[in-house]
Amino acid sequence: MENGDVDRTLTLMWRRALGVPKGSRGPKQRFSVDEVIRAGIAVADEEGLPAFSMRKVADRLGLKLMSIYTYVPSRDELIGLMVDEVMGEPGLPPHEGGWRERLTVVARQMWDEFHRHPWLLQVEQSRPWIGPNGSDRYEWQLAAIEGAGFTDLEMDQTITLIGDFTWASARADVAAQRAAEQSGISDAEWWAVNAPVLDRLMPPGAYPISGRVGTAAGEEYNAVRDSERSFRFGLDRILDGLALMLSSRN
Amino acid sequence: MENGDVDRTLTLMWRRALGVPKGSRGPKQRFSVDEVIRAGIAVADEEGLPAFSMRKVADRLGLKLMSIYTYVPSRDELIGLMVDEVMGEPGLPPHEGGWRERLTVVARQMWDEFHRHPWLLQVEQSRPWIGPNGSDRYEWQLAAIEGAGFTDLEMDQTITLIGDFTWASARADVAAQRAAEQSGISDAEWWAVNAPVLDRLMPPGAYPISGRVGTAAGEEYNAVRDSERSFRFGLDRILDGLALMLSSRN
DNA sequence: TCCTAACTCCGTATGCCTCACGGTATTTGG
DNA sequence: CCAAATACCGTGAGGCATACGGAGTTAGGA
Repeated sequence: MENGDVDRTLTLMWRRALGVPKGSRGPKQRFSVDEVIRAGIAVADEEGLPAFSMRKVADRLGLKLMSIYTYVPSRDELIGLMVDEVMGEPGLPPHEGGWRERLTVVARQMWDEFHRHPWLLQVEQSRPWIGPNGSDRYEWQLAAIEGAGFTDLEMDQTITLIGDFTWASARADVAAQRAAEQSGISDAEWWAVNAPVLDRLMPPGAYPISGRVGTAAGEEYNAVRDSERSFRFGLDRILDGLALMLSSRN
Repeated sequence: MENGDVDRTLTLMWRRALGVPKGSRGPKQRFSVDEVIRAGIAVADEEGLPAFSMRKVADRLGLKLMSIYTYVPSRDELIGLMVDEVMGEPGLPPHEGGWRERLTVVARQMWDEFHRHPWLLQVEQSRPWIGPNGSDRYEWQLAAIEGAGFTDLEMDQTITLIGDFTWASARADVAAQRAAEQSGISDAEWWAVNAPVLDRLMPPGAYPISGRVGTAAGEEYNAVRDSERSFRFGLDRILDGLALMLSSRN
């Protein structure tokens, strides 16, 4: 990753703020960078990130494979641009109510986004690109708890906490959904295949608590896992914990 | 994924509980499944999961590529076996102290494990394999909070919460480390390259809170991010929230 | 007016990857 | 002692990112 590459990709990220791309010599491009990014998002939405390939993006636009590289330096950079693009989709509604309510909105926005674009959970950025939509969102997230009594450091830690937790919950939920869809096997069918094998393999009586808890969860959820409910449970505990910290301070 | 495949892989998972593999006719295998799994773990430890390939596992053992497939049905199954294998490494120390202390141990065990084997964070299992070490650990994790006053359902939700949060925190930490190592660029150098470009691109004054909070965090951490500290902050909030739930019940 | 630099698009090639298939050598149960 | 079962491996199909160079196109400057 060279210095010039950083420059090139960041310039691409912030292209809206930069206006016209200055007159250049050769033929005009048939598409815009935005169209390439949107095509990429469409491919990733439909097939997930492992199946996301430059060829499929090209096919979708009617270009040949290598032409994509005149729009975007590499696969990783395109994915970075896609990430910042979808972060701009939901908009940033004005904050209302108390910090608790606001943090719930912050978390819910991420939760929804991960479900709208599940491939976001598969992105591995070694060093995150700093794009306009991501920056705007971080500012908005911090504004949600501005003045609530957190120190500056705690504000960052709190947003990190909410974000990390939401990430992990959504990941579990999406993984479960994906498993059911793409294998064409429901949770119940999966257990029907696995249970007899496990009955044979597991030492009897080795898992008393797991058995009891698993049964309780299964009955309550009507499924192996109810991620939506686990998400609310966790979020409520976290908000309680934050409230306790703030109240112990006065 | 056929029925027989499930059987075959689960039989591999629980091979220790199954004893001798019954006499068979052809030539003996030069290695054991355990050796293949350990070779796989070594490759993944050294190079990460994206660079993990069947060829490298074979090379490490002095086998040719296709021979690996006589030990293990596919790449995905091998990774599943590797995951269960590393879950057996740390052992399950007897529980001591109160539930709070115990949950801290549970979280810390996962945190350490993710740092010992960072590729665990890159594993994508559509449907998790149920292996002996994973099952033992889940039982042990539940035992940590048995009798603390949680309902059965809450016990599952609590372990899920701790696990999800730890996963996400470790992921952020490991990603940051990896970025620094593999690019050979420190956080400071990265900012030195990015800052001037961003200064040029970002609308001035657009990010007042981010700027203030970022500066505070940077000074306090002496880095862009101190994940270890964010982890402790989040864990403390979560434990506080759980305590509040339990105490409000009496 | 017209030349040429710069640019787009793309064909080809390299070097990875997983895994199906079939061949050959080896071992052991009958 | 033979035949079935198995290990190991060569080959090849089909996928991937991307480096490189060539052909055609456009606009700025002489």
